[in-house]
Amino acid sequence: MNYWLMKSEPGTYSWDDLVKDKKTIWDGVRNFQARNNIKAMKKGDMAFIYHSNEGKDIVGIAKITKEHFPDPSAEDWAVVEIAPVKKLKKSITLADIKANKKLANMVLVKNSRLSVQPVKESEFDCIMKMSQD
DNA sequence: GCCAACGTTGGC
DNA sequence: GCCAACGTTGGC
Repeated sequence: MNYWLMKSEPGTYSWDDLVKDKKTIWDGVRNFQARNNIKAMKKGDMAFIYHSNEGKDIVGIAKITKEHFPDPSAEDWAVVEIAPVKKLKKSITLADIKANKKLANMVLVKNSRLSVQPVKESEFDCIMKMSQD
């Protein structure tokens, strides 16, 4: 089981949109590193949904329901299908993450521009714990 | 709205 | 193959 973090601007596609849609094709990735991560995703993996620009917080967890296949609108790129699992009781902001020493090495902190990034199990667990407050 | 950081492009 | 120029992302 692997963990990921996927970014979206809520004005473009938010957590609420995902809940409303029940599932979605995660498209629009146009970065090689992000594409590699998309391709590494396995069915059943978990992914945080992070709102960039507005909110700057992790709002919920989705799971990968279909492994990568070519983007219908751009063959050279890859997409996965995801479905919402649950909303975090308390969303975790970028400031919360930066304030936690255990999360100092998260890709979100180190390489904030990568739109699809891996999350370590320890980081995932830590954020889950933080969201319980 | 600004700008730093990063990725990509293209000239040499 | 290097690197300057450019475009984009995203935090502030």
